[in-house]
This record gives sequence, C-alpha cells and structure tokens, in this order.
Amino acid sequence: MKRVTIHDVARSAGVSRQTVSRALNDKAEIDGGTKQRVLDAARTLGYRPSRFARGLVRQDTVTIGLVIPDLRNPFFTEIAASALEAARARDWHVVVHDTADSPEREIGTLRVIGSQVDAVVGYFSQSEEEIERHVAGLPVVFLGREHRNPRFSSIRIDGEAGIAAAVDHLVAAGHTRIGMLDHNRRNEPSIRQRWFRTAAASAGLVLDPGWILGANQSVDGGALAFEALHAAHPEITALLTFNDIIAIGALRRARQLGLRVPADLALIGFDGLELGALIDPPLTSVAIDTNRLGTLAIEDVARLLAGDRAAAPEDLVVRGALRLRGSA
Amino acid sequence: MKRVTIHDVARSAGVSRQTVSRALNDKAEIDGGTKQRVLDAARTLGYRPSRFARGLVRQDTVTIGLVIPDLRNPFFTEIAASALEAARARDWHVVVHDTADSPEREIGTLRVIGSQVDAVVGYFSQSEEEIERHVAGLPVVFLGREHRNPRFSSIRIDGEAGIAAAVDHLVAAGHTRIGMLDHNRRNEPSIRQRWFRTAAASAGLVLDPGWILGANQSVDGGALAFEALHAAHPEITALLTFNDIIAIGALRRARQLGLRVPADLALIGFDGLELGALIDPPLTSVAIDTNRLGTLAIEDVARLLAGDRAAAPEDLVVRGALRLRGSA
DNA sequence: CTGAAAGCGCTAACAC
DNA sequence: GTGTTAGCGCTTTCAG
Repeated sequence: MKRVTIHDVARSAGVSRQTVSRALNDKAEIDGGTKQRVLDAARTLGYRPSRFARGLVRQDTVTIGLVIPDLRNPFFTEIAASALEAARARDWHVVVHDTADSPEREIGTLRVIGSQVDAVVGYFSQSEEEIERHVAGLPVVFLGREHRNPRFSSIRIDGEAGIAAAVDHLVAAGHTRIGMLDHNRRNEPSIRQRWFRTAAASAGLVLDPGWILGANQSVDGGALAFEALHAAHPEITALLTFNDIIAIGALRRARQLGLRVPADLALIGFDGLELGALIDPPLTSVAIDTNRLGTLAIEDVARLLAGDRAAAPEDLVVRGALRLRGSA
Repeated sequence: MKRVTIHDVARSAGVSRQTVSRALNDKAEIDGGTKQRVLDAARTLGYRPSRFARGLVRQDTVTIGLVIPDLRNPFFTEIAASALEAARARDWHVVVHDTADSPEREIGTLRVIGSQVDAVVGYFSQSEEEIERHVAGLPVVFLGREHRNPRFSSIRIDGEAGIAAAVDHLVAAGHTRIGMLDHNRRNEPSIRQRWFRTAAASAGLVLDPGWILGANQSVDGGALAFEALHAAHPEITALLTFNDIIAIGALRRARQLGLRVPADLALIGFDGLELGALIDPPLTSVAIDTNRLGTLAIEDVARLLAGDRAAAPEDLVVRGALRLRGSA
C-alpha cells in the first residue's frame, strides 16, 4: 500500500514533477496535450496529493476545533450548525468533538485536537490553566463562560434580564412559590440560579432553599428531579429550569402526575429551542440566539487568528429574551 | 506574524533541532535539564509544531469528512453523534459539513473536503460520477443509498419489512385508506414510497394516486403537506410519512384541524427519533438504529482505508423496525 | 546524550 | 511550455 506521489505520476507521464503540479492545479502555463496526459496518468495510478505536503508549502487552509458537551442536546446542535455555517463562509474546516460532558474526555479531546487545529471553540469545564497546558499557544474561544488569559476569548450568555422577565411574568400571574431545577454539575450552583435568586429577591419573593434542586441535563433528568421536587414541595406553583431539555422532562412528569400546565404548574425553560414549540403545551422559555452565538464565536476566532485582540467583552454577549409560549 | 519554527526554539535553547524534537515528543534519550530548557524556550517563544510538517513525516493522523444534509434534523444529528463516537474510539478526526440539502453546496463541500481528508462518509444526492470527479480516488461511504464504484461503499437503510409491518398494523386496525407524505426532492418518489406501495398491495389495498404527496423535510413541510392532502382527500384515515419530522408536522396540523390522533387519523413516521416520544400522542414510527448506522459507516471506512474491500452488502444494512407508540 | 544529514510530498521561483 | 533548484517544518536514521 505504498503511497503514490507526484514523482510517480511525473515518471509515468514522462514529465517533471513541476509539470504534474501545474496540470493538477490548473495553472495556465501548460500545454493542453501534456496536461491531459498527466491527468490520465494521475487517474490511472490513483494519485492523491498529500494534504500535508500541500499544507506545508502553501499556508492557507484553516481548521478549527469545535468542542461540544453533547451533540444530541438540540441547543448544542444548533450552535454547532451555526458555527459550521459561519466557518463554511470562510472556507474553514471544522473538526467536531463531543465530550459527552466528561472531564476526562475533554482533556483527551484537547490533547488530540490541540495539535491538529489552528484554533478551538467550545464548551469547557476545565480550568484555563489545564486547558492552556494542553493546547499550548492555541487561541481558544469559550462559549458561555468567562476567560482570563488574554489569548483566549469568550462569548458570554447573559440571561439575567431574561430570567428577571421570566420571574416578573410569573409574579404578575400571581405566583409566589417558584422553584428551580438547576443543573447538577460539580454540585455547583449555576450562574442561572444566581440570576434567578437575584430576580426573585428583586420581586420581593422569599425562596425556600428546598425549592432549588439539581437535575441531569436530559429529559429524564428533568422528569426525575421534578418528581423529587414535587414530592418534597408540593406547594410550588411555578418552576424555572436550567435549560429546555430539563423543562421538557419536568413538564411531562408534571402532567403524568396529574398537574395541569400552566394552571397548576407554570413552567419556564431556558434556551428557547424550536423543540419547545412542538410539545404540549408549548414551552415558554428564556431564548438564546444560538445562531448569533455560533457566528460571534467564529468571528472572534478570525480575530484571534489574525493576531488581533478579541472583540470587546460587551460585544461578545448573547442575551436571553423571554419567549412566551403556552407553559407559563 | 512570522511563524515560530523548531529552528527558532533550537537556537534560543542553544541546542539542535533534533534535540528540540526529542524534548517535545517525550523521547527517552535526552538529559532532564536540556529538556526543561527546551520546553521553557518553546513556551516563551509561543512555539507550536506545524501539523503539516509533522503529518508529512509521520503518516498517522486520519481525518474523515462527514457530510450531512441538515444537522438540525435530529435524525442526522444522531448519525453524526454516533459516527463521531466511533471515530473517537479510533482517534480519528472528523470534519463535519452541513450541505443544507443543496446540490451546489454538496459539490462545494466535496471539492473543499476532497483534498483535506482521507475518506468521506455521508449523504449525497449527486451521481457517483460527479462525486468521483471531485474526490478523485478518495474512499467514500454512502449513507442510505446504493453504490456501484468498487472503491465506494454504502450502508443501506432497509425499511421494507418495517413499513410492511406498519401497513399491516394499520390494516389490522381497520384502515383501508392509507396515505403517504413522501419527501419531495427532485420530484422523485423515494424508495420508502415504493416499500409502502408494495406493502399496501400485499395487504390487498388499492391506493388512490392522490393519497401520496411530497413534503419538505421539516415540521412545517409536514404540516403544509398534510393540510393539502387532507383538504383533497378527507377520506384518508391513516398516514405514513417519509420521516418523523414530517410526521410531527402532520400530526400537529391534524390536531389543529380538529382530528383526533389516532382515532380519526393514525400516523406512522419513519426514523424512530427520541423526539417522537415527547410529543402528544407519542409518535409511532419505523425506527432506524442510527447508532448502528454511524458505527457501521466508520467501520467500513476503516476497511477501505486499510486497502481492504468493503464489507459484504448484506452486512452493511440497518433495518427499520416498527416502534409502536401512541399515534397508531 | 546530542548533532548532522536525509527526506516526507509538494509548490514557488527561477531558469531554459 | 517545461525542467531545475530550493525550500515549507518536522522527524528519522545514523554518527559521534
């Protein structure tokens, strides 16, 4: 299985390697007949140019690594699709990695990807130091998380106003006992939970600590967590969730338990997935513009790659907006 | 923005380039102190090995191109996720392309990808000749479609038995006027439609040609097409669809039109998406094991890459199986 | 343990 | 029009 090189083609066609190169790259200065002969020889031999040799000599092709915790979560799918689209417009290649939300995988991914791409975009749970150690010098754009390292950048997801609007909406509808299903990663409260607490406080609500529970980021996770929450605190009449997937699980379980949504339980998710419009009742949610998120990320990678500084943090923000549908 | 090369690091550390290489690649034969000095110099200079130069000399790293018509369709998301997973197990890189179901984009993708990967997997609408022209010599594994070129391969989706089971199920429930919402690409009936016709004939059903209509592959497409179909042929009591996305659109529109599902309209999709379980009523569907599909594809790429022939066609099949949920 | 030489496969510059 | 000469940046012999 020896590799066929440009040399073999040249010999077979009875020309120099340079001429082969010219024929293959559609250069002008070449005789029609010669060109055809070379092309035929190449085809016969099954010749394929080495992308490495080619990349080495003409320093174009940009490849970026996109790191996603869970491609099957529609929120990340949308981000990936948007980023792909933005990258395509620049003729960049994107290698995609799904870390399955696992820190070990994340490290493995970084190590592998780190030596094969020109920049990295994505979701990471590791510390910046740890990441830096593996990508050594690569530009990195974080999604939904802050950064310190000046060679990095980040697209922030700001749900503060959106969540405040959600809480106000619930309060206006008469709810006072509002719970939250947060994520449960590292047993650390999410920033979204903090926004919720702040909004609740501003609205004059007093939150029972038991009203906030962690859930796995999946439909089942939401269902399970809601069941537990409802059993312990049946007094809750409204619920915010870390994301739409969890909300959907909660909504289903709530209905299975005989609760009417939104009459008995008002529900507001986070993400604003299209998927939310398909369920019954349609899910009210704090919507994130994933398209903007993906596009901003790619744009900022372009800046970093060009040696410029990242855009100003205030321009690298995607703000959540309350999207009223049927569940609240 | 001159590139820092191994040479610069060598000079800065006062050693030869090979020594730098040894330090960076954790080779054994090197003095601890020297190594540290080199590593420090590399870090200070912000040195990053060129993936091209490295790839040129050690012919490992495999990159495959995954071509998907629409990442936002969960069916393709699942395939992508599975393929990514299978590729990760082999330490392969996967560059993902979304062709947005457009033939022009598909060609563009092939051209770009063709020179940057070692093999291609995906969905294509172009002819094999056209594809061959752009990827010149690359192994290609088609998803859900046959192939002729011996250097290609394909994973077939066989829904014949599944669709027959679906039709039988409907007939057993007393349905005789069964419609179908097919895809509408190139105005060509899909193979799934053929399976449907065959199954219907076997069941002794006589199909009115007007009962089969094309739909865009989206929720809205399904809704629109169903509305048209229902308006023209209200006598239809059961419906098969090209895929689940279309089915979901049809189901929603049917309910909006006051039809009860499955009482007034029994509905069976194709794909078996998890998503189908979330809607109301849960969607009955001919389910495809996307995980197997993605895994088989990657396995066969491995064969082709190793210079072996593709596996036997009868082993490269994913069969649809009727998954009963609530809609039929 | 370290350096010198050779070459991976290709293309850009310059010759002819 | 076509061939020759140089590298692109790295690792792999093989000497020392």
